[in-house]
Amino acid sequence: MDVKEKIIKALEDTIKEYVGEEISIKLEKPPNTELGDYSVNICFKLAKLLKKSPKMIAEDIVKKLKEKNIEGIKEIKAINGYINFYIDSNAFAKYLTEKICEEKSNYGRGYKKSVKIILEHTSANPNGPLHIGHLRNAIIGDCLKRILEFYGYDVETHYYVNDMGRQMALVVYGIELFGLDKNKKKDHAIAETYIKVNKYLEENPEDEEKILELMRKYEDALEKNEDNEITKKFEFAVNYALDGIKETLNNLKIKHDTFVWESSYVRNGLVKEVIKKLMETGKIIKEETYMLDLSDFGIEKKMVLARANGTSLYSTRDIAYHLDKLSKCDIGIDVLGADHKLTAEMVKAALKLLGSKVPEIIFYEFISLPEGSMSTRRGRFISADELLEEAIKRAKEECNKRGVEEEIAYDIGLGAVRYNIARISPEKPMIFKWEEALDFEKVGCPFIQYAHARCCSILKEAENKGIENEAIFNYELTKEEKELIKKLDEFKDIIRESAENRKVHILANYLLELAKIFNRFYANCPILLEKVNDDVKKSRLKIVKSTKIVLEIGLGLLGINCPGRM
RNA sequence: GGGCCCGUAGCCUAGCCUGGAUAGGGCACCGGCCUUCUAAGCCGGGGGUCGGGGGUUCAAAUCCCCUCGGGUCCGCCA
Repeated sequence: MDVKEKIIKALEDTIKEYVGEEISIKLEKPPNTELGDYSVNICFKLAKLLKKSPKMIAEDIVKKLKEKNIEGIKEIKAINGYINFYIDSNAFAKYLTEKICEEKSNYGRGYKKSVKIILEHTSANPNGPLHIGHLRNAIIGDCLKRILEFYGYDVETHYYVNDMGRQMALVVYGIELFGLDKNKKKDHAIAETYIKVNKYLEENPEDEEKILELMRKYEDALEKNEDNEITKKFEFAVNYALDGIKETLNNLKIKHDTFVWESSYVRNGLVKEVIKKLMETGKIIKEETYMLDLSDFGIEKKMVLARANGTSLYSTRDIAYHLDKLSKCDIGIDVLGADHKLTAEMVKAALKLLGSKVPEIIFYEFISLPEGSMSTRRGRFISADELLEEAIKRAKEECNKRGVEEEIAYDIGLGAVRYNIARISPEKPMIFKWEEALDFEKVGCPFIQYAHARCCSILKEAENKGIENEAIFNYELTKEEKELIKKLDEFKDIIRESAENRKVHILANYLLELAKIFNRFYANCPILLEKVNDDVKKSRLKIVKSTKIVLEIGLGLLGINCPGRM
């Protein structure tokens, strides 16, 4: 049982004696160290019940608590109606740093949950390269995968490949008309052709018919589970784009376990089966086409299940995909742009009608450009490749300026890109600005990596001097040391909060705070200087070692490497 | 028109779910700190109607209602 649990237990017991009622307690942290390590505001709530001032109640409770002698607690004070607890920092520092250094990369890891999660993310259409909007999806998804795994879930990631949409037919038609620029990175070549064919179609609307025919032929073949000239053309185009996308993902250190093609659900007949089963629910209305009435779920709009010409629609295929996916896992999570909110609700409702589980969905708002929203079709976007390349270039310049080897530029550049997206809470709309995306001189990831590099250099220097780290802590800790210790202790709570709420930015922000506190410690608590007492040296080295471990795990969970030197 | 999301200093952002002690950071700006483990750093300073108005509460950035501004979605696109 850790200190916090002991405090809560003692408080709950005391309050039960005091008011004769069971009241559950939540510990909070006071705004500054003078006010202690933990506090509780329960007296404000008891004031009305007991018809006494919070201040008096706090004093009474503190008196009773002191008699209990809570282990690990050095002092308890009643201040302005709050009850403040002061822990025995020395004992705690010893306990915590030893634990971290022993558990190493497993510090903070959750117990094995035996729960299978399928996490779908990125899933960008194969009609061009990933742009910075897709990047938000991909980074949130990938960080989440890492965090959930660390927390103890069994996670499989999916990339759902939309190979059957109109946009793919356009690409196939475009390739026939214009071919592909073989000198370009594959996904960029596809985009170029896609943009061209869109423009061509605007000028030649009569060709629209050919697009519809392509789609129909593709679906026909799939329904018969045939391979023919048409399916080969689609597969070629999709794979061509996907090759490029995978290369980008690889550069971003993002790996999907499975790529699921939506056409596979037409091939295996599940789409047909879904429609059939939905028919049986009696919620289908036949107008020009089949529509699903979802008013029972509070959705006024009816869901269209197929085109009038009989071809299937994205959302219907999506139901089939989810049905299959959710049958293979305990929890399904999708990362989707906020523009999918309504359709996602519809898919969920349809799944409920079919008696299936529903996915959890993480929505993120768009990243737009200062001049407006992005559009692959109009060629108005900034590609992930471009951004990463620019970031690495910038990182190289910084390295040169500082006389550090250029090899780490990739870690710094990618870190900046990933971190700048991971740190923002997903429901916040973002406007992309180059100067912000590439601003890694001070704030953001390099700041954290720098703190880590400082840890490394101290530890290396200590090794050279033959000084061991050891949790002695037989001296009065400075406030920087106390704060750093407390922050390191928070890590496991942060992991839990991040994982359970599926919120990557919580971890990202924590790491920045940790780095900030470490830098303060670094500036105020000398370690290897002659004048520093040996026990202090060893103890502080233990703190440095612990910090390094936590920073490394944390950044690792965001898919970011920590250079040993910067 | 209706649904959902966002609005916190010149700019970016945390906190909002689960209401409490002077609203945390950062950029930019001003002033200090390298004969001490890496100055991609540290310390100090100015800068805030938490979009606006009501309400609930001992207590509201946080909960409720209204309102303004921006984004996004609203049957055969994905």
